[in-house]
Amino acid sequence: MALFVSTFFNKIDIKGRVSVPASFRTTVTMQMSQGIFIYPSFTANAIDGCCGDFLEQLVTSTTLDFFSSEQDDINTLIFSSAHHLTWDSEGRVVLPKEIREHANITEQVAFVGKGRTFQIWEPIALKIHTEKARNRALQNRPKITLHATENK
Amino acid sequence: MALFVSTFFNKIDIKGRVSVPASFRTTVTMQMSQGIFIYPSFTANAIDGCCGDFLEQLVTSTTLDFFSSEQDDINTLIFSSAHHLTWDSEGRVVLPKEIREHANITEQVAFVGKGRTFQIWEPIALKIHTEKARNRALQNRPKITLHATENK
DNA sequence: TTGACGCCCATGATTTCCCATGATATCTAA
DNA sequence: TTAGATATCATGGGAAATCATGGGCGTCAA
Repeated sequence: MALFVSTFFNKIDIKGRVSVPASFRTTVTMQMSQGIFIYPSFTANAIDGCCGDFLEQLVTSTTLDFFSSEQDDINTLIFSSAHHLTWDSEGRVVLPKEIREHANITEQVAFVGKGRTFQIWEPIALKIHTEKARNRALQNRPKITLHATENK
Repeated sequence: MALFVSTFFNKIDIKGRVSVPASFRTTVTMQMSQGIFIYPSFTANAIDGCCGDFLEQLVTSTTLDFFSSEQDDINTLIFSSAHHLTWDSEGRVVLPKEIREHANITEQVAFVGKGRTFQIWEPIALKIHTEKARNRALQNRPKITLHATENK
């Protein structure tokens, strides 16, 4: 298993620590990655998370493209606001303050598997987001059905 | 590959010393690099910083012809104005005067992770720069979305 | 002799490490 | 199959280490 799947709800303690779901830790370890990288999502009040190799794709694809401002803007925004988190012997990480504020996270978080990456949400915000996604999906039902067929 | 991530604000003391963020020192050490190299950014009033191996890649890079004017420009602009800094036992470096002046740095600096490299900014200038970069990125949102999809 | 620099020690705040606990899940043996 | 044993997990809290910062002292060169 090298994919992030399922959704887990964990509690943040007074020190700001939260357990990374055991299955996510397994996924990360299998990728030979040391800890996780997280950064604010561009498109939602949520946190995007991934392994080191995922971020390395960004830099290796633009190694000497040093002067191109467009890609540079994106990389700068991601890397400057990213955090590298490693867990303690109990599998917990500390979510930095800026990160928590971006996602309005206070005492509970949802870890949401998204395949190669995952997200961290404030539980109620996730619920609302999921409802909206469901409604959009229902409205676009014909397209989705077609799309799913294509992938089989 | 070790990456420079996050943004750290540190203070410059009376002697001109400033702590290199511990996580940056770890990144440098993992690259087996001795200290850091810094040089004025071409594109902004900021300082670019990197490890030794990154500079070596610039000179040995096959993407630029050794005799080309571009290569010569890089040599002139980067190497002539670069400084090699090593930290003391507490992890501090002294920023040379020319460097500080280029970035209008006085008493506080921001270390900004950019992946394989990092930058050093005067905090207010960084804030302004980040705002602009964010607006540019939002205008290019379709491209960003595409990019994210490609990597997933 | 004065200032720049390297080296050393001190300190408060933060972060990490380590041990403990209860709940749940998994294994094992009759 | 079931009951007891064992392992794993999420969570709590105190001790120890780390970090950023301040400052002293000797060396060296202008």
